[in-house]
This record gives sequence, C-alpha cells and structure tokens, in this order.
Amino acid sequence: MSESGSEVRKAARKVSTRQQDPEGTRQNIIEVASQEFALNGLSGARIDEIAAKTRSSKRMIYYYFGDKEGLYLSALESAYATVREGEAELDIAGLSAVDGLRRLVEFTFTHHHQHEDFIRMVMIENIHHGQYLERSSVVRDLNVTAIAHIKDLYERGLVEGQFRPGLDPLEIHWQISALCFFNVSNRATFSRLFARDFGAPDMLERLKQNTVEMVLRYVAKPGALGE
Amino acid sequence: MSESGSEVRKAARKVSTRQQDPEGTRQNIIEVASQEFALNGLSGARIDEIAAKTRSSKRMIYYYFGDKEGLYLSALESAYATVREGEAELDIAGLSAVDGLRRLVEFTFTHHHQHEDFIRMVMIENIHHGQYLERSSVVRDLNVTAIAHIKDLYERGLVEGQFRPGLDPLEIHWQISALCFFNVSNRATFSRLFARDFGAPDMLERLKQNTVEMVLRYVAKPGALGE
DNA sequence: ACCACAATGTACGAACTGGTTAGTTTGGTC
DNA sequence: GACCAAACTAACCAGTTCGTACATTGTGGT
Repeated sequence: MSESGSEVRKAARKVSTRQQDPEGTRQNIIEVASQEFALNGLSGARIDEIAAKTRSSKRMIYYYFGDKEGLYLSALESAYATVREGEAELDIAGLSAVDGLRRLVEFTFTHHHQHEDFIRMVMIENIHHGQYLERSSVVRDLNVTAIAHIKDLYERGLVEGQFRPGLDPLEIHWQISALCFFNVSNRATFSRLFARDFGAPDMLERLKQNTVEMVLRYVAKPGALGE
Repeated sequence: MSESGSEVRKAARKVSTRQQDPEGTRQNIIEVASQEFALNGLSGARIDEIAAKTRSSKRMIYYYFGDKEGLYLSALESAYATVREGEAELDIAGLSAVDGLRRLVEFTFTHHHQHEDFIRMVMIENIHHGQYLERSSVVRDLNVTAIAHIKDLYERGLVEGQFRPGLDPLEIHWQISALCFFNVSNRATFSRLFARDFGAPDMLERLKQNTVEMVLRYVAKPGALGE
C-alpha cells in the first residue's frame, strides 16, 4: 500500500506541479535541439536559443549533454531512431516481388518526404563528413533493416523469375535512397533554378511514380513488367 | 614609347611587388572564401579565418563584398560559374542518342565527383532553403544548358526509335542529378552506416555504370538496348 | 527524521566574431 | 610634380556565444 500510494502521489505530482522530471526534461531538450539543429546546422544553432525554447534552462543542457557537440550527437541519434521506428510500418508480406518493391519505393519516397528534419540532419552530418555519426555507437545497426527488406525482395524476385540476376541489394538501396533523398534535400535549389515547384503535390506524385518506374525497370528482367 | 614603357614597368612591378591588384585580390578572396564556406558552411566559416588565408586582409573583404552574406553569395555564384564552364566540355555530337545519353550520364557522374566543393556549396545552400540563390541574378540561366542537351538527345532518341515517348527532359535531368549528386553528398554517412567505402575507385566505377544503366533502362524502349 | 545526491535556477565571464573607424599608400592624369 | 580616386592596412569595438561557478530545491533510502 505504501508503495503504490507513493507512486500515485509521485505521478500526480509529476503531472500537476511538473517538478523533477529528468526524462521529460531530457526529451524536451532533444526535441527542441533537433528542430534548431535541423534548421540552422551545428554551428548555426544557438545554445541560448535552444535553451529559451525549452521548458527548462541552459544549465540543464550542459547537465545532461555536456556540451554543444554532445547535444548535437544526441539529436542526430534521436533523428535516426525516430525514422527507424517509422520504417517498421512498411508491410510487404504477401506481395509479389514486383509489387513489394513497388510498395517499398513508394513508402521510402513518402517517408523521406514526411521527415524533412531527418533529411536535413543527415545533410548537415554529411557536411561534417559524418564525423559525429562515426563517434556514435547507437546508429550502427540501423539501416540493416532496410537492406534486409530489399535483399529479401530481390531474392524472391529471382525465384519468381521476374528480376534479373547479378545485382547487389545494397546498391539497389543506394539508388532508391538517392532518388528519394534528393527529392527532399535539393528541392530548394532545383525549384529555384528551373522556376518550377518541385514540392507541389502533383509534381511529387509524378516524381514518385518516375522513381518507382526507374527502380523497377532497373531490377526487372526485360518483359517482366508486362510492357 | 612612353606608353609601352610604362606598361612594362607596371607589369614588372605587379609581379615583383604585388601591390594594387584589385581583380587579383578579389579573385583570391573568392577562392579562399569558397573553400572555407564549402568546408564549414555559412555560419561555420569565419571571416577572420578567411582573411588570414587570403593574400590581403579582412578590411578588403568588406571593401569588396560588403558583408559575410555578400561574400557567401559571391562564392556561391562563383561555384556555379566554374561548374558551368566545365560542363561545356561535354561533347556528344555525332553520337547516337543512346551513346550520347550514356556519355552524358558518365560525364555528369564524373564531373560531380570532381567538384566536391561545388556539391557542398549546393548542399549548404539547400540548408538555407535556397534563399541566397534566389537573390542572385547571375545563376538563373545556368542549368538551361544541361536541359537543352538532354532535350536534344531525347528528341533524337525518339526519332531514332530507341526511346519511349511521354517523358519530360527536365525530369530525366532530375533523376540523373539525383543519382550523381547523392554519390558525393551522402557518401560520408552512407559509407559509415554500411561500413563500406563508397569512394573507392572500383566502387565508384560500379556506381557509375549502375547509374548509366538505370537511366538508359528508364528512357529506352523495351528491347532497344539489345538485351 | 535525516542525509546524500540528483535535479534545477541565477548570474556571470572570457573568448570570439562580424563589422567599423581612421588613416596610409599607390598609380594614373593634367 | 601636384592632385585625387582607388586600393589597401592596422587597430579597435560592441554584441554575441559557449560554458561555468555558485546556490537551492526535491527525493528516495534508511
């Protein structure tokens, strides 16, 4: 009784007075920091600005994350983690290899489009030559899932006789990533350069279908797509 | 005699004492600034650092470019200009549409690879949502050349009966750009994530051939590639 | 009831950084 | 050779920015 009673009291206090909530504070800081870093880059983001938008204070940032780079690294890891969770939603069981790959590409395209902050974090991290990612121990096993999906599909496609042999699943993943990533990462300059809105819904739909088609034509045996 | 004499004296002095060389100073600043911005981003680059690496001084930066953003914009324009010049080297006259497109893709892939600083500037500009590019009046007419090449090739391919109808040259350009750009822009994180060196010469060659094949399979009529 | 320690608030400072002020040198022209 | 605009130098300044020292409060265990 005393135990459950104190827990109830604790929970109630947590909600009402909102004091002493380490995990919440930590989470809140990461959320704010992620947005700021994604928007302004590592050097562009301001600790004071992040602190101000937080429910807590600058002191807490240094308490939990040590310094600016520590905070950036946590934000980066958080971005990858969030996207990984999202990727679990892809369902290609029960589909043919061709249909499965189609859905995978469509999913990736849309998923990237919906997670612009993640894309921006990856861009920023690439500007820094991936040096923080390298320091991270968390992120390593992450994209293995994506590759596993493609490898599975590709092998099924070979068995079903619709895919051509000799391709590398990792390289297919590379191509899909390139097309889907670029659509978000370079939209600004591309739109400006060609005076066309590459973010308009109908344009996005076209680009998505182009991407699907491009990947399928690359992987499929001649004639397997019913042309 | 007096005129040519003074010119000789002028040139000699220019070389020996290196004083009063506005265009040279300007150019030198841009070169240094481009490197620094490409390496560290707009907010990451330091005016003092740039000035120190220059043959002249910080004061000169403000004298010629007004402020940091002015310098960045000039560096950005310079990057686009340099790459445009390079693109003029592409020669596809006299080739069939298929061979021409193949060469175009190979050229673009290699060209992007050789101009990493340009790629990084474009990445950085995209982080800034292309706001500086928009302000620029110089860059506008630039990529028209690339599109013109592709449009020409595509139409020839239609006439030759090897390309399928209904495609948009701009969208083909988009796809080629995506694949070639990504290879440089995301190499760091991709290599780290999959513990493979995507910058190794043999890997690059594979990726280049994959890219060529992907584009050709997308554009060509079924059977036109002699499978 | 009390204590050790985790969590948090406040105020401050040293170094950095973009930008400027004030003045000097250079080279062409009449 | 006097003059002047353009090119250039050196020292400086004010606002910013990361990070910290110090003080205080809440909490769980005994």
